[in-house]
Amino acid sequence: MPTNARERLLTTADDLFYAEGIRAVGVERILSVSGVGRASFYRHFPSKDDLVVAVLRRRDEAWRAWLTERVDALGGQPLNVFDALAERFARADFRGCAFINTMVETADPASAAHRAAAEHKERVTDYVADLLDDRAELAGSFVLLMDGAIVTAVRERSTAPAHHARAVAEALLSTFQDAKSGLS
Amino acid sequence: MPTNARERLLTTADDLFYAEGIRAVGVERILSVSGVGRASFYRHFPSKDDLVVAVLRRRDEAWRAWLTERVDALGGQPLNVFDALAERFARADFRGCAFINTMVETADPASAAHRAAAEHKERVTDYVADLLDDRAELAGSFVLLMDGAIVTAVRERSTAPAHHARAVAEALLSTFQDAKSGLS
DNA sequence: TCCTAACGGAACCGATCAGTACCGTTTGGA
DNA sequence: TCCAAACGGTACTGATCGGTTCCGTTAGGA
Repeated sequence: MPTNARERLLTTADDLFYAEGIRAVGVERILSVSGVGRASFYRHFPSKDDLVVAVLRRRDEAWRAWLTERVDALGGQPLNVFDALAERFARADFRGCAFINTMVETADPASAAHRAAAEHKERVTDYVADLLDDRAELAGSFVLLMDGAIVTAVRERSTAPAHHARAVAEALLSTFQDAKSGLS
Repeated sequence: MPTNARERLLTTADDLFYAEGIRAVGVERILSVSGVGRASFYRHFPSKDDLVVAVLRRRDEAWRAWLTERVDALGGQPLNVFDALAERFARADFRGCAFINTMVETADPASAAHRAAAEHKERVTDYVADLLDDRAELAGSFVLLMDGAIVTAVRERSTAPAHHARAVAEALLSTFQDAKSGLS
């Protein structure tokens, strides 16, 4: 646990929000778990909403750094994003994608939290597009498959959806390959 | 609006839950919108949780009936499920899949609401498997693509993810076709 | 006609929500 | 050594949460 209050609030809130949902976790809970005083909380964040956005931005950075590292370690190929997902699904505390969850929980698309979550997905899409030599359409399909695998993993509680999605992505790649080498 | 209180509660709660989320909608809100008295509410449902489950069961029936009807009307082919989804995405009040949303919002997988939502997905998968001549693995991939398209449509607010997912499903089908007619 | 079941309205319960104000203590740098 | 910034604890606000209770009204069938 970090020594300064702000960092403790962010890590505690991140854990609790991910595990139980944003609405389900009250400020009281965050304070007692983090050990931060009520006044200190509002000294660092004007409101709970501001904390939510700060947590999302932090998690966005951490998550993409993690994905980049894992894909690199697993072979650096586009398909490795699904292997990285499988690792994520295997964690005992896996509860889907915090950003999807935020968009679902925060119904209003204009809210800061919803927008922050949507921006994360755009950045992930950019990264996947990079892996795919800027084939943007293919990157969109990959992210759609990733999100589909995540949502499926939440209800099936297994790593299978990641492998499933990877197989579909392979079929998709081979189709593109065929179209390129085929009738030209 | 139906005349009996129970039906009014179900339709009102369904609308509000879908539009704003289950936690975000209090019992007070449901009562004032539906015009049902507080006592009448608790005469029909022991608790808000019971109402939630009743709404989900009702929506499950309605949704699958709608999907069956639309797929039939659109050609009766497996790929038509994505065309049906596109119709759904085009609705102004589209806010994703109520069952995915419920599982996200209701973190506890053991809760009645979470299980009711998971059961819906199983029933949809059964239906898609029917369309695919009981190729269960393929049906799983289709539902994964459907869920991926839904989640993507929530943040992109367009029908494109449905067409995108359909294209991926086509590639998947043609791969299976190739494998069948190819090396045997 | 009368009885009963379904109903709507309102007062009330304890718990919790986000947020404010004021307090005394700790800590690190000048 | 002293000062100021950062801090944790507590009491409090008004609003809302899900849920209980009672009471008067309405409607439909015997």
